[in-house]
Amino acid sequence: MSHFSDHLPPSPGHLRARLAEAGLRATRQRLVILESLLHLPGHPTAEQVHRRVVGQEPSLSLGTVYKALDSFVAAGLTRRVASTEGSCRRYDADCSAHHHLFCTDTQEIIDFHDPQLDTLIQEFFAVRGLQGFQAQSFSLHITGNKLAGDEPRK
Amino acid sequence: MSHFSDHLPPSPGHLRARLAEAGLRATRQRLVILESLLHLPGHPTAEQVHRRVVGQEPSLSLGTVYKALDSFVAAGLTRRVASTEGSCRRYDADCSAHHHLFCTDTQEIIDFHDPQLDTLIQEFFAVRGLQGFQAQSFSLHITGNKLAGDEPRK
DNA sequence: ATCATTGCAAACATTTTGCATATCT
DNA sequence: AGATATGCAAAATGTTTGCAATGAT
Repeated sequence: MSHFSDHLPPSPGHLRARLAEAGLRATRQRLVILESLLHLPGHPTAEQVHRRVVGQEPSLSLGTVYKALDSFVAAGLTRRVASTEGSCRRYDADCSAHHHLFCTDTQEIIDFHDPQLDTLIQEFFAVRGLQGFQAQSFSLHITGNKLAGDEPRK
Repeated sequence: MSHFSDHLPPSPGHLRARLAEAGLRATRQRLVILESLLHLPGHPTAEQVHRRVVGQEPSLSLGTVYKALDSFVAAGLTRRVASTEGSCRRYDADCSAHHHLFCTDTQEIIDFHDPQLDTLIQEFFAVRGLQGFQAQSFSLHITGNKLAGDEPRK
């Protein structure tokens, strides 16, 4: 068993339900956008989502992708990923607690799940506390590089 | 004693030395830019650096700020800060190991130093290891909000 | 003297906006 | 029907580029 995240299996018509739960209207466009977000590897930009999505909905505009992603983030369906590039936004459909590996060679950002690490950090701050700050969530950014031959599974 | 970083005291002519150590030419512009970066609170954007810098060097162009900051980052004098905004880059003159507090209310990114936490994380990975990844540095991103009245010192 | 850096302006890239039209509930 | 989302095109924002002139070593 790996700590690295596997891609979610193809979601069927459950997409509608996920949108409804989040209080969002299930438009044709949002369904396709959400589906793409779940299937795209890594942490796609709006552009990348758009490129995938026009295959199914050729008239779907980039502007709509931006608006849809914004509404997903506002509704908590999707997260924005912190990156050091800063010249484009990246999105992550995985809203569960997880950490990130930044590869300095390939610029990849790899998701990394580790409940044991989560617990360690939470316990540390439960004891220590942060003066003047109420912590909600933690995400560890690990910078380094992938080792040849022994790849972390995507 | 606080774990939150204080601003560095005004650097004298040591700026030249810092540039020289980094292998960078000490131009008038770079001296002013580096000085501004050290004095500006938080994690300024190129724009913000430029606004401060034109006070002392009115002809200093925004393009030059970008180029200077890039060269600082390449030389290890400065870091880019990971942020979730993604529509502009933020820089940090503090290259020592530290963590970040993200305030969801004010959007501030507050530096947070804690050697004990550094050790905890390092020990955790020394034992656990990351398959296929060679970690170089760790930075914990803590999302939450500042508590009224009891501010973390800037 | 040599080579890197600057300033400027134009190009590029990314994100946002406004509004008429279409679509969801 | 009523409210919200879409598509399009224009504008706003942020970053990069090319090149002649300047300045550092």
